[in-house]
Amino acid sequence: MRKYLYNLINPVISEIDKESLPFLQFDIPQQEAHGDFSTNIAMIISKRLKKNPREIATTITNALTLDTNVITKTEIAGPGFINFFFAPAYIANRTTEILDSGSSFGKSAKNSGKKANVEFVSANPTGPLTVGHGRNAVCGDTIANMLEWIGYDVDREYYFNNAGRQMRVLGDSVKYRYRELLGETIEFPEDYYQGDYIKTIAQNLINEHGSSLLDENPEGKFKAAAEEFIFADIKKTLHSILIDHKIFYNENSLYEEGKIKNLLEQLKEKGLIYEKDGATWLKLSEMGNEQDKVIIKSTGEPTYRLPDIAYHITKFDRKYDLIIDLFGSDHNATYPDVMAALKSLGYPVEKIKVLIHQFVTITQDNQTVKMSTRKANYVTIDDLVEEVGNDVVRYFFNMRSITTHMNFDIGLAKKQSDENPVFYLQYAHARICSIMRNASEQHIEQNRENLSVLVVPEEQKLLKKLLIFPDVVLQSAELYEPHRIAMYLQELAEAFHRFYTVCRIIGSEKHVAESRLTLAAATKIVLKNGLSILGVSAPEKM
RNA sequence: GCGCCCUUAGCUCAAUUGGAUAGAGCAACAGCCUUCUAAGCUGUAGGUCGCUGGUUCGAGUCCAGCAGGGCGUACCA
Repeated sequence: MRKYLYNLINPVISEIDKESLPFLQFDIPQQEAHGDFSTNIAMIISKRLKKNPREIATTITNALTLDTNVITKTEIAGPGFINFFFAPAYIANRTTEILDSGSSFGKSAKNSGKKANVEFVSANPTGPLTVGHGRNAVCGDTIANMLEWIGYDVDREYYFNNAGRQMRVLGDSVKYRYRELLGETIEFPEDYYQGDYIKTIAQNLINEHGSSLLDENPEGKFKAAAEEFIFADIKKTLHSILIDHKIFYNENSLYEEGKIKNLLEQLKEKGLIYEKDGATWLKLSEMGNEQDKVIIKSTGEPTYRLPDIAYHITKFDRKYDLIIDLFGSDHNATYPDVMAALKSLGYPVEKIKVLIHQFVTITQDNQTVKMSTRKANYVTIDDLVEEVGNDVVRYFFNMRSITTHMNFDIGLAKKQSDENPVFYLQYAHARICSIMRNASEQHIEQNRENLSVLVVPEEQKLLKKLLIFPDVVLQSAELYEPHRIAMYLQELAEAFHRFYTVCRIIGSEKHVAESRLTLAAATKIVLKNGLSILGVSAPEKM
C-alpha cells in the first residue's frame, strides 16, 4: 500500500520540487479520523519553497487522479498533512497476500546474499548463566532471527577466553574442593568461586581419578574439567531457551594461529604502538580517543584489548557484511578502543554495529539483588525457566527496548506468570485454532472469493494491523530493536480479541462466515510468524 | 572529575525516529459468559513527559544548562 501511494505521488512531487523527493514518506496516523496513511511532504516542500503548506497540499491533491476502488478520498488536514483513505474492499482483498506467503509472510529478500555475524552471550565459562545474562542471550538471538527474516545469512557466535586470571582462579577453586573432599581441612579463599557446582566438578574428578591428581597443577586437569563441565551446562541452558550458537570462538586460537603476533607486527609497522615503563602502549590519543592504553603488560601478558582487536580482524577476514556485537553496558568503555585501532589499521569499521543493552535490575522482596558468580549469589536462567517456562523468559526480555534500565521482580514474575502479557498473544493464537476446529466440524470452509464483505470496523482494524507486519519486521531488524515486534504482536492480539468479541463466525451468513474464517487464518499466520521471531511458541490449545 | 545510558500515569514500560488530542499492561473501580476458549471484552479514574531555557509551522523526541539514578572510567575481562 505504501508502494502504491509512492507511485501515485512521486510524479506529482517531481514536478513541484524534485529536491524534496527523498523526503517523501508515508506514516500511519495515530488517529483513525486522519485516514490510513498520511504524508507531511507539503510541509517539507513549504520550508524549501517558502510557500504555504496547505496551498502546496492542495496543488498535490488536485494533480492526483484517483482510482476510487483503491483510494476513496484524500484530505488536507492540520498544518498541511495529506491524508489518504483506502477502500475497505481493497484492504480486505489484500488478505490473500498473507495466505499465499504463509510462514514466510513478513520475510524480505532485501539483504539476500549478505552474511551477518551476531556475537552475543560471550560469558566466560566460570559458572552457570544467570538472569543477568538473560537479556543479552535472548535479545542477541532475536536480533539474529530478525536479520534472517530480512535476508541475511546469519552466524551466531560466542566468544570466550579460557586463559586469563578468571579461569586460573576457577581451576584453583576446583582443586581446593578436590582436596577438601579427599578429607583435607582447607580454608577456602573468600574471593574464589563459592558455587556448589565446583564441588560437583571436584567429585567427578575423584570418581574418575581418585586421589591421583593431588600433585596436578590447578591449571591443568582441574581447569579443563571445570571448563568442560560448565560449558556443557551453559550450552544446555541456552538450548532450553532455543539458543544454539553456530560458532564458539576461543581466544586461545588467536595465539595458536599467530594472529596476535601478526597484529603486533602490523601495529608496529604503522607506528601505532610504543614502549614505556616496560609495557607496550597503543597510541589511542592519536586516534582521537581520550588516552593511550596498555596492550601488553610489563609481565609480557597482553591485556584484553590486543586479542579483542585480533578477534575482530578475523570477523573481517571471514567476509561478513554486517558484524553485530551485543554487550552489556559494563563494556561500554572498552569497545571504542578496539574500534579506533581497527579503523587505524584500515578496516571498514562501519560494518560493525555495537549494541549496548542496559542492565536488568533484579529485585527480590523489594531488595536489589547484586549478582556475583564468584560469590555464588545469583538466580540462574535454569531456575527461571523451570519456574515460568521459556516462553515467558523469552518474551520478558524481548518486550522492552534494550536501552531501558529494566526492572525485574523475581517474586512478581513467578507469582503473576498467569497474567504475563505473553499469554495474551498465545491465547489469541489458541483461540483461532479452536475456531478453526469448530468451523471445520460445522463444514465452514475458508473462501477468498467474497473478502470484500469484511467492512466492519473491527475487521478493518485487524486487516490493517496484519498488513503492516512486513514493515514492522523490516524496521525492527534495521534498528536492531526486538521489542518492536513484541509491541506489534500485543497490538495485533488486541485487534484480534476485539474482532473475536464483535464478529462471530459460526452462525453468520455463509459468505461472511467464510471470509471471517479466512481473516482468522491470516491472523494465525502472522501471530505465529511474529512469535517465531521472538522464539516464543504458538500453542494450539491453552 | 570525565564518558555512555536512563528519568513519561501509583508500579513496569511504549510512542511510527521532529507530527495532529502522549498510549498499553499491572494495580483500583463499575459492567459483560444458555451461542466459536472470560488467559477475553466494554467503560471509569489516573499526566507539569525530572527542571529551566533554546532551535521551528510543530519538541516526550533535537541543542545547552541543571538535578537525580545506572554502568564504566586498570599493566582485570
